[in-house]
Amino acid sequence: MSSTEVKSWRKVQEIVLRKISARQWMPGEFIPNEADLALELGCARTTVNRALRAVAETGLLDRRRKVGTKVTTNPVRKATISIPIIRQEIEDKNQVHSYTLIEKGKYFPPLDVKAQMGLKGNQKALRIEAVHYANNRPYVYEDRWINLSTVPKVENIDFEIENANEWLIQNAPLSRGDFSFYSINADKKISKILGTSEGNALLIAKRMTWNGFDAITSVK
Amino acid sequence: MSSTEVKSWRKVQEIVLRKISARQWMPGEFIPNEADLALELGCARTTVNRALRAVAETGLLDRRRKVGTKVTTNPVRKATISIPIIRQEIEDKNQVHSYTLIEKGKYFPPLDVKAQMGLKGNQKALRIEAVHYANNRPYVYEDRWINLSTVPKVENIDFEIENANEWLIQNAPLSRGDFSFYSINADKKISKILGTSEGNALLIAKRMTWNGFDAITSVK
DNA sequence: ATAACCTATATGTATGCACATATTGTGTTT
DNA sequence: AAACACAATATGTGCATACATATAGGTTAT
Repeated sequence: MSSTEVKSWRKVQEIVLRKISARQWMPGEFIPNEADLALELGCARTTVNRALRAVAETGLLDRRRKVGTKVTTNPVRKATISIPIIRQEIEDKNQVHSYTLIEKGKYFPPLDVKAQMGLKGNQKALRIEAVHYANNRPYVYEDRWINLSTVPKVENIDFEIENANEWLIQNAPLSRGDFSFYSINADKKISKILGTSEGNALLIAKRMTWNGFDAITSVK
Repeated sequence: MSSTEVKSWRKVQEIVLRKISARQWMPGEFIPNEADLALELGCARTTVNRALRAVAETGLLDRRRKVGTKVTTNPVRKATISIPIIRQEIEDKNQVHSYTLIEKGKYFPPLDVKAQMGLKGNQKALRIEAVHYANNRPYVYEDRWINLSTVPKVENIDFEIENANEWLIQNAPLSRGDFSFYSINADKKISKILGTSEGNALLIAKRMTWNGFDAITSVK
């Protein structure tokens, strides 16, 4: 039918997205298989595969071998958020970053943290408390737990000088076992978006997973 | 060198990740090009390409044509979060969901929302205010703005019956122009994680982008 | 009936090849 | 010296083909 020309997989992806949003393919419904689609669009199955995989990654399609590909009924909206290095975040605003270590030691973490890390009852974790300053004003309070078994080298680092946030990102980007809480002051923009008055404390819980995060930002 | 056997791109990805985390490839450093890597690992360039693309997606590698592939200096940690349908979320807890519309009408949205949607000064947007109940207890207060130009059909929907959150997810999964605020009561688990007392109001700002979201969750 | 086995099918992956595209660097022209 | 043209290079993409793998559904043996 559609005698098309340019067949980059992005084009195919676009077509697929259009069909979904136009409800030509209804939620819950199976879409034609790769081979048929390839035939219909006049391209290789590989190309269709690439496109469908990409769409499936966004959560709009559900693919299973032998079964087929169907439009997700309850598209779970996925978002990728990025968590910057704090120093960088501050310096990006042309402010001076400084850092003070408050506390560093091995303790039994609270239950939720322990569960997150998969620690047993008798295992301690490294706790780091510190404050980041922007232009000498407190900007972020950092309350961090680090799993010693996955990042053993961390014990010997002098966190008076180096900052844990940064060190971990640079030295253990793939490890699991870093769990931290941040409390910062809401800046003008955020407090406006959140509808609260400026200067209120902001609390961020950061939960590390394999090579990613979940993040919850909260205002008290 | 490495005379390996199974060469699924996942295997290659694993090798790459190991080299990065072992700092065999330092941050900022260029890694060998695809062709060389393929030779070294004894697989096709296509396979290496697949693996490198996957790693680059996580933000650990930076790739540019003709230039090459290098290890990111400041790995921006990315996280994908998913925003469930509220009704589903409630029913997953075996509670009864109900929904009440408080207000629906066309208004000029506040500046930040307007900016988000790319609306001009004289354009109105559809505003919906509603409350979701779990077992007849208020669970979520929803304050939503919908861009009429991108989701025109939305004007005719009877939101007394249908719930906006759900309708949008099912009917306009790809459109941009949905911006909403939620305020809910923190449940036991969340309030514990956040270190606040249970029952405090939770405010969630949800910002829609092209086919995804950013989400900020906040406790007042 | 129940369990064990088999087969057909749709997606997943690997490979070699060719060409597209972006970008750096070099060389040539003015 | 500045502007412009071109070649070299690393990644991006498309395709045909072959085989791998998961799994629904049917078949056979107990």
